[in-house]
Amino acid sequence: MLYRGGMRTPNAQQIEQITVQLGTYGKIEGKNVFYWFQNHKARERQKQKRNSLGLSHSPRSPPGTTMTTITLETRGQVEREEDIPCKKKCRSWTFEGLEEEKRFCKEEGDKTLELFPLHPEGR
Amino acid sequence: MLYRGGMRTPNAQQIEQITVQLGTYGKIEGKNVFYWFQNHKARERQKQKRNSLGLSHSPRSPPGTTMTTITLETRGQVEREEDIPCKKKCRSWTFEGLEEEKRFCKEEGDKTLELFPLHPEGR
DNA sequence: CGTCTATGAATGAATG
DNA sequence: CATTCATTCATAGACG
Repeated sequence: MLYRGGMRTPNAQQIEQITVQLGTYGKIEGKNVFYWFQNHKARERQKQKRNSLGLSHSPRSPPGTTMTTITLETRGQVEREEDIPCKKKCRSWTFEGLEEEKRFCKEEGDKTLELFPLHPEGR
Repeated sequence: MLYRGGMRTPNAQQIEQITVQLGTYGKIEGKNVFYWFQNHKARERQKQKRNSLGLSHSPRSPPGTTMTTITLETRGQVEREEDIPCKKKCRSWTFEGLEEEKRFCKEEGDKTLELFPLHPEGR
C-alpha cells in the first residue's frame, strides 16, 4: 500500500515503523522490509527496461540473425558479453600509480578513493 | 581474515598488497578489495542501525492498537495484494495449509566473508 | 517430477 | 561514510 502510495526507499525510521506494523501478523524484521522495497523498486525498473528494449524492432526472432544457442533466458547464469547495452565499465582505478596519484588528496588521510577521475555512465 | 583481525579501512598500500595476495586465486583488482572493505564496514553499521531502532520502546503492538489497513494474507511471507505494474499472472490462490516460518540459507563453505550474517535467528 | 516464476537475500559497484 | 542500484543466488510454489 505504501509502495503504491509512492514510497520507494523508506529510511530506517520508516522501515522500523512498517516493521512494527507488520509484526502484528507474524515475525518480521527490519531487513525484510528493507529488502522488500529494494527488490520491488529494482524489479519494477528491470521489467520496465526489459520491456522497453524489446519495442525497438521485431518482437521475436530477429530476421536472419543467428540467434544461436542462447535460448535459456530465464535468469540462468549465462552471460554474453556482447550487446549488453549499458555494461558497467571501470574507472581508472589504477592503484598502481599511487606513488604520485595522491596529488588530489585532501587533508584526510584515508581517502584512497574519491581522488580518481570521475567518469561515464550514469544509471 | 584481516577484517576480522580488525582491519577496516586499508590504505592504498595495504589494498595493493591484499590484491596481490588474492590475485593468486583469480583476477582481481584493487578496487574490488577496496569495495569489499567499504561495503562490509557499511553493512555492519547499517544492520546495527536498522535493528536498533526498534529496541527503544514497546516492541509489540500496544493494546487495542488500530492495526489498520494493511491486509496481508498468511502470516510469515510478506505479500501485498495486487499492485505494481507487475503481477500479471496473479493466480487465484486460496488459503491452504499454513506452515511454520522456517527459512534456510545454505552456508558457503569457503567464503570467509560471512562475518556479519544478517541473519539473527539461528539457522 | 521438471520447469518456470516471483521473491527474499546477499553482495559488488558506484555515487553523493 | 551513507545510500542507492544492479546482479546474482537459492528456493518455494504453481503448473503442465
